[in-house]
Amino acid sequence: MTDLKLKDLRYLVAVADTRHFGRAAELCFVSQPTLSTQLKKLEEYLGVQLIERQPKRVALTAPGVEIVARARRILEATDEVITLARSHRDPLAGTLRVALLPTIGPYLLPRVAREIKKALPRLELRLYEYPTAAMLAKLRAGEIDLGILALPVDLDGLAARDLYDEPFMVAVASTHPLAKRPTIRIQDLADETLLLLEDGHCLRDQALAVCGQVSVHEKQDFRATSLETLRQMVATGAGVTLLPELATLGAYRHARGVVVRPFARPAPVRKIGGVWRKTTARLAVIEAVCVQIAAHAI
Amino acid sequence: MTDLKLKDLRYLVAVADTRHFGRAAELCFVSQPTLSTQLKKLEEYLGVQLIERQPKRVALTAPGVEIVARARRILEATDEVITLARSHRDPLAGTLRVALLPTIGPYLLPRVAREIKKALPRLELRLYEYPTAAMLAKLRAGEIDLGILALPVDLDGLAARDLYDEPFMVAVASTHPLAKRPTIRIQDLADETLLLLEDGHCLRDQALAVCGQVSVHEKQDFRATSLETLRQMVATGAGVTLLPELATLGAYRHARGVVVRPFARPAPVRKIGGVWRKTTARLAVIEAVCVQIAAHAI
DNA sequence: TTGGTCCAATCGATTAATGTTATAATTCCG
DNA sequence: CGGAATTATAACATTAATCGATTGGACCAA
Repeated sequence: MTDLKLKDLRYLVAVADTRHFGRAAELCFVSQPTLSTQLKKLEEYLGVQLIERQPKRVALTAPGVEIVARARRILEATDEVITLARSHRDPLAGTLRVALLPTIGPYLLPRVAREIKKALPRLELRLYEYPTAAMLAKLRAGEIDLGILALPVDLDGLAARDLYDEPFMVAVASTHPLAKRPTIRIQDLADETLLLLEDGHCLRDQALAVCGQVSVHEKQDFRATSLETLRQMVATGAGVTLLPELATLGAYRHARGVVVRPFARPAPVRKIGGVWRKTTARLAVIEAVCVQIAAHAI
Repeated sequence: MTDLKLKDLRYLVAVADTRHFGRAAELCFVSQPTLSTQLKKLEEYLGVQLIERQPKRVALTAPGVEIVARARRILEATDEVITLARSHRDPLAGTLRVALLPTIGPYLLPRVAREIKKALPRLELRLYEYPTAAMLAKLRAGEIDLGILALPVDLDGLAARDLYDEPFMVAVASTHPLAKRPTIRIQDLADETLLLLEDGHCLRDQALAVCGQVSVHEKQDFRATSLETLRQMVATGAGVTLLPELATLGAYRHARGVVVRPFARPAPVRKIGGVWRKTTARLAVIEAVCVQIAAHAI
């Protein structure tokens, strides 16, 4: 063998995945002898043993592990070349994998899905929901192409743009004294019991930050898993909470027993933005989707 | 053609570099027809025209430009697989490309070169000197493997470790009143004329930061290009300056007409560290070199 | 120990691809 | 219009990947 071949890297990765030459060969649509000889040539070319061949137990050597990791990255990059080429034939077609925060997805999508479909008819969206940390990990791993979340976050190999500012609203039980007020100031929340989402939801931290100056008490032994359970809890009179504005509009405007009030100006907001890999092959579609979201979210 | 081949990407990159099929073929050690037909197959496979073939003017198309950029990254990654494999045969052998700040290199190297040679006899160091910004760019571009500079810097795809803390020293003319003092406090520098390096040297910013609290005057219309010109200027009585400690030790201890004094404790320091690509194939050697530097710098 | 099973390595033949040289086609320039 | 320069095409040669069949080695159960 005179030099590296992508196909050989594929063979190697398949063996790493299956730990079995026969099944790896199947994955690659070649015969087992082909895969065996090619991998042997690869090892010979690199001058290192990559695979420990104990009968009944195929394992990677230490160099093998590192080289497989790089091989995966190389193969991903070549896939990206292909999608990039395809996207140049029709930049706004194909599949785009978009993840949204759980506190954004159900409320934003009804407002923008139709508009995106209209503006980008040949685009197929594949939608996911993850909290911030998982979303950034999946972005970096190349499992999704675009993340919609609250900025700022620790970019690192990622690029971002602002989409819209989302004001926070106060949700209180309709029997609560604050329900009579047309607008609410942050200091009105002093000594109220605050209901919050469980750890990992960035809305939790944002709400705590907004109320940071005044002495609110977080409801002990309660952490909601979604905005909807949070809303139910407010209705029972267990406390008050902050909701992002989009979660209080449209179909979510009227909830039995809950009253939603805006903050007095300047209302606290969170910055919602889009994040993608700097090296993405889909920059044109990503931009187009961001434009639609920014235009129709609020 | 059934799928992407690394060789084809090499052909494409060669054409991008030379803008000439014949010379590109030469670079790749193949005949011109081979390169032509393979590139045509590549375009067919990708479904996009990559190269505009006007007889006297070979140019890349827009998709071509983007795909060439990715192809370069892929080829670099494959080179790294090869060096990684090689480095597994003897992790501490081969060539390591190391860059140092101009305010570090000439002073650090005499202290550690011999030790590194002793600890890592099969390693060949290739040394460079760049200011911070250029060094980070060359690191990211894969042109060097390790950078020695002042932390913190904006890592992004890079990893770092501290090596040593380098105290700043005050250099004054031997006729200067401060020359009589055994140690100098920062506030002693009030109303002194400060000589500094030109823009782009991080030592310039560090010195300004150290003197930030007191009212020093930077010498107008003068920006030194190296520590040695700076030292000469101090000797002429034009002003005072800050030197990193290593630039005042060993062969640099005695300079005619200049007196070097330490700061009173706590002395201001700069943190010197090593920086490398997270994905480097040479982590073992890099660590070993860093250990030597950390052990023998101060 | 022995026969059976599983699995990777090896062998010889075949096919696919990459490569070469020679030559044609195109454009630019004087 | 002729010549130089440059890429494309054609016909053929060479190289390398792949396949099916088979071998050899380890493990296991009787």
